[in-house]
Amino acid sequence: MDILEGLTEEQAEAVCHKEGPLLIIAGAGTGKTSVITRRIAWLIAEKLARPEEILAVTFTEKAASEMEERVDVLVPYGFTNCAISTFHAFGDRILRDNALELGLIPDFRVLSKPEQIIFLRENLFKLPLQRYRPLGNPTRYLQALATFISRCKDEEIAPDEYIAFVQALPEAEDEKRQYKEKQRELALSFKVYDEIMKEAGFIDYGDQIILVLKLFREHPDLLKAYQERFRYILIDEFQDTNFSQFQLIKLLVANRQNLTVVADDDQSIFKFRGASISNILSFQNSFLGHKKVVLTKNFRSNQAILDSAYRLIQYNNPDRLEYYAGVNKRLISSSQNLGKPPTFILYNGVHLEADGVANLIAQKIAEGASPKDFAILVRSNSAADPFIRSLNMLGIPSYFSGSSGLYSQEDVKLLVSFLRVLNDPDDTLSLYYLASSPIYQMEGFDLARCMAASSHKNRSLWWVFNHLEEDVPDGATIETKNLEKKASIFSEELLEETKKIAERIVSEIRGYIELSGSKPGGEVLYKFVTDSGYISQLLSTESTLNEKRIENITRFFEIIKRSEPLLRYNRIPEFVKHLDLLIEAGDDPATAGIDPNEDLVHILTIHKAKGLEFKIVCLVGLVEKRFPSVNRQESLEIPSSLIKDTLPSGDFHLQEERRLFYVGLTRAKNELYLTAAKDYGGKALRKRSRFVLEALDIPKEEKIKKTPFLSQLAYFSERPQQEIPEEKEGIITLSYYQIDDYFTCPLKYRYVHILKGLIQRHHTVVYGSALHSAVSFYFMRKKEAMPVSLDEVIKVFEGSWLSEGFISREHEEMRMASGKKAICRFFEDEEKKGRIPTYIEQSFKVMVGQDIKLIGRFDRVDIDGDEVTIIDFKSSELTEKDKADKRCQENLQLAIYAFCWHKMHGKIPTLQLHFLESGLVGSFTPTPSFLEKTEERIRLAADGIRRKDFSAKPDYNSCFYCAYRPICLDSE
DNA sequence: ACAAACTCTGTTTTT
DNA sequence: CAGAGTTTGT
Repeated sequence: MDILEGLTEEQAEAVCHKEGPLLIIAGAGTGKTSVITRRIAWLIAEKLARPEEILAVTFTEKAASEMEERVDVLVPYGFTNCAISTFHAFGDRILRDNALELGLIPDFRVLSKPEQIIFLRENLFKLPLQRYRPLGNPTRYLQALATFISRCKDEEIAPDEYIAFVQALPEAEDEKRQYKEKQRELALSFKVYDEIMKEAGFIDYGDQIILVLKLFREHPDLLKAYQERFRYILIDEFQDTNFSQFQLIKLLVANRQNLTVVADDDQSIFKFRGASISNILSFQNSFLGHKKVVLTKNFRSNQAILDSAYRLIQYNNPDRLEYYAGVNKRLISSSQNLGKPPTFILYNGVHLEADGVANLIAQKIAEGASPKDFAILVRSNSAADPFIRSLNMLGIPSYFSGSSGLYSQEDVKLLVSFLRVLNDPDDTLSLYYLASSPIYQMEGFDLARCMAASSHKNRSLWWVFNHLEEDVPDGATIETKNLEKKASIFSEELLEETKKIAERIVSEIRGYIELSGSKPGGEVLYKFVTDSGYISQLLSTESTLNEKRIENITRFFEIIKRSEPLLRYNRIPEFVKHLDLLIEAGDDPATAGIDPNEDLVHILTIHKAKGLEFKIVCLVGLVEKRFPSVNRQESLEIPSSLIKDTLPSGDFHLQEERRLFYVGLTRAKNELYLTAAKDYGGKALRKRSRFVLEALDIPKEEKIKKTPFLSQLAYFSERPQQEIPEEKEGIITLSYYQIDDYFTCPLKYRYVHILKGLIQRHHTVVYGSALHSAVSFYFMRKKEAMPVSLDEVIKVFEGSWLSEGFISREHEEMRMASGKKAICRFFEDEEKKGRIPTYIEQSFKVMVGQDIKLIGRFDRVDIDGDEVTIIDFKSSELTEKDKADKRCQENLQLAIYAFCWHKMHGKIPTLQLHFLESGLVGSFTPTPSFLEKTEERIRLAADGIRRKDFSAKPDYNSCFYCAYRPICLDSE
């Protein structure tokens, strides 16, 4: 029988298993897909089941369609109608067929994760949140919340179950009480989320599984029908199933127990999305008397590679199936010779590593290999960059499969710019992009002059395009006169061509705006790309590159199409807003993929490489802290007592990293190179990964000593020292804010100065300054010994309130209310204390050396005999006392104030931060050396500003909170 | 030898 | 900002 042709004994045994549960333990490269597909074909051929009675589930659509293709060639008519699908697609099918039973509308919409986050954001104030919706940054936990909900669904924890868990928590004090409060908040919000999702006709990915479970549990008759229908069920990559998915399968196979699962516990690398290794364990217990087949003949790698991999993975004992189920999983290569053992190469720096790998590949290509034989595997997407560059330098074609980047493709950026311009023609950046694009091709020099004119005139580029020639009719200002003499805007006449293009842009944009009033965004955009000849131009020259560009454009149109049903009015402004939210929620779809036959070096993450194989594999960046990476906890964790899985023992993170390394090693067929570098640009030198030592059986060596020489060298080679311009004479005047901005990022300092007023005020600023004025009003009155009432203080607070930057009306109202509460508390406290401040809002000027003038204002100073206390008021939310002290110590502003006070009066003051929300006070008394350090920092900032050194200092955190992030080219 | 203080760094991905 | 890891100080 040709179904069994070429199979090993074990494989054939697995394929020809008849009734009852079957566990196939299939190591890497042992032909598991082949086994599963042939088993399907065999079941059909043997007439044990009709095709439609077989259900095969996988995780990804890609795996499902591959499996289907492979089954198709094995069955008589060249296609089957067995159900081969992903878990989610299977669940979705059942839900649509039985929507009414569950009280769902039949055409419910499945929200993707970014859409889910947008939904949460829109309904943020309907959720009973508190701690997880800090008013200073209400959306802070959205992402975490979405992950949390999805994880609950992976573990089949229902909202009511969660609530019951919370209620059973003991009433306690302090920390434990807070814990209970937090858990209550999460549990209730989870419930409300489910309710409003249902109301809106939405479900999420988790629902596609757990709602089916619910359906089956509540309607045994329905379950029975499905049990009857699917006589044989097969699961691929069983180690990747989560708890809920396995529950679903268990329900379906209950009677006949004709379940086949294919698993390799050593390749379980998706714990973070809920994959539960304990499912394999639980399989043994739920299906007693199951048959077990272990596939160990490896058709991919040479024995030397397999031995290394095996040596490595055994460090995960005893938490391995081989260990506790007593099977032998040692892989034996089908090829006879041992082959080339893996090679480890250590370089001095990242660039040397990347060049080294690229050279190696170049050399092998020169010897006859082709690019597609190679793969460079990385632990994280961000590690790929130097390798892409190095290959590029040598002219070796390569492809990096990061699963993202659609929005940063030139073509997509152009379309987005177009939409933005229609939404707001005064959006200068977008209009600039559009004008310089291949569609309008405005000449670069002229366009630069138009931009300059726009910034000189403080008008948008749109305005400039509209006023290149014509007179401004009314209001004959000086500006208008200048316009009449064109030469005063443009020192030299613009090209005729430029004027024509500007005219064309203006009239076309006007036309499209007109159109967009009555047509959905997608249609307008479609008209734009077709009418402008953009698409036809791409089509006219045939190249794979152009094809990819068109595919990217198509993908963008798909996003539009997908979004349309979620929009109320489906017009451009709404879509642009939705798009911004999507991007903010982390939506970053993949760009057009590649045809696997293309002759390119593949660069990809190990996660992505799972299931693939390459002749020559380079595993790069193998140093501690990168691989294994450092563990990061989920920000909202599900209490372990709610999790029904058995949790593994041992250092689970390390084990998972090791499995990942194992997957990486076993991708190689003939040759395997492991590389690392000592210097990755950070301050410290790196140790090579412990996994390298484990895999290659190298004993742990002595500590790598720090050789500062090496890192200095790298520093100079990468960042050539800037020429320092001559220092300017004269005195520089600085305020605390300037120094602070300069320290967070010199470029930010510059933006603040150039673009003042352009950025919308952040709501925390509105809040902070309103509170501030109320507080200083109160103290002013006190100082003047005038009576003051709570009402008056609150009036001041309301009076200085601005409605700017809030997420929603509810948000603003809640913030206002919390502010009033803070003021009441403040008022009561101060009335009780009755202290009269010595100074309020006292400004000062201090010279630092000969050339720096520091200016500022103390919020409040109390002088009591010899004791001086400088106080600053903060509106940030803070609940712990020690944190308050720490904040106070780290606060640059107060440090500068202390320095200034010392300069002026020769005394060192005590510093205090008063947190108005909680009433907490943090305090700190600086030491003389602390003040010296502060002086140094002031000088440093002043020097930089003087030198006009505004080089960006991109940083994970400061960029995240920076208001200029959307426009900053250097942002992280 | 141990604790406190300081320094460094920043993930993976599917439905 | 948080957590781990490293260095410094007692």
